[in-house]
Amino acid sequence: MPELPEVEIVKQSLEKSVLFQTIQEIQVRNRNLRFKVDINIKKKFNGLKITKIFRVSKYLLIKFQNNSFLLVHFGMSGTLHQVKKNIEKKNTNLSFYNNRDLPIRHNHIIIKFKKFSIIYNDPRRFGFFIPFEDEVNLKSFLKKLGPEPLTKKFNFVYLKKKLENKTGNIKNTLLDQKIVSGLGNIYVNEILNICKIDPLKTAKLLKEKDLKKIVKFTNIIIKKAINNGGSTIKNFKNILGKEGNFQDTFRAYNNDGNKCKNLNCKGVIKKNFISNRSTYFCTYCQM
DNA sequence: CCGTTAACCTGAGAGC
DNA sequence: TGCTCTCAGGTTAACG
Repeated sequence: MPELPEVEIVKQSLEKSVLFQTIQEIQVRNRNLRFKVDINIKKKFNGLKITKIFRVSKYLLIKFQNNSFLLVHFGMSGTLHQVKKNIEKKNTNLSFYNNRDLPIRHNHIIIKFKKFSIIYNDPRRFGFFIPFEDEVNLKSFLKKLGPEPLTKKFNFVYLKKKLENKTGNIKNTLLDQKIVSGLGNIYVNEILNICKIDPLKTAKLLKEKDLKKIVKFTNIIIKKAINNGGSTIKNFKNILGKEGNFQDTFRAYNNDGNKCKNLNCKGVIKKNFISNRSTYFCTYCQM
């Protein structure tokens, strides 16, 4: 599911409800996520107050009063839901698709607070929870990530240096979290379309003006996506069930057959596959 | 070192 | 109605 903007929206909504709250209990109903959930997760965080909620690229991080951390990744279909106390066993009416009842069997982790609970639901189980004893261990886990959009480190000079030997195509390169962290398939498609760059173009062959455009429009699109509550394709929602709106302004993703939205471009958006990921591009201005 | 591919999962929708 | 097939906001081990 979520790329940087969606995780940011979850972070913002979670912060409003659980910052400075104390965890009463964590229930793990199914440990078999992308990585097996640490069986001690309950002991580690019981009775601890949350002192900070933040995000690093696509990771959500919860910090506790003893300076330990809980890292959450949502994979493709993970969501958090705030529910009233003691209704964890009922369907939460926030489903994977549409608004049918969400199958209770995908409620894998339940974090209980005094007045409500937060449920982690993930039908495909590509997400994961990892506890960290301290900041050193957490930073070690995150150190492989490249800079995020909207930070000073993500700039033209950095990108030029990073791409100068990249023989792969620009689309896969931008999806590589070691180069830039936080982008996923939707936003890379959107960025390359507005920059008028062929997704299959070899990364190191891009002109300087193209790299400058990538930096500029990556920041613009990510900022706009956050301001629009993220993108809801199938099941993304914040913890209160609110969907995003950015999908309404997609220019490439899911737009095959539609006219290219670039100014004065007469082209049409086509769909193909690059490394098994759907890729949307204009056959006129992106070639 | 590099880039590509397959694998991990479930569910919705299309086609027959 | 029901079966089979494809595809989905991600990551990464294994391979050439």
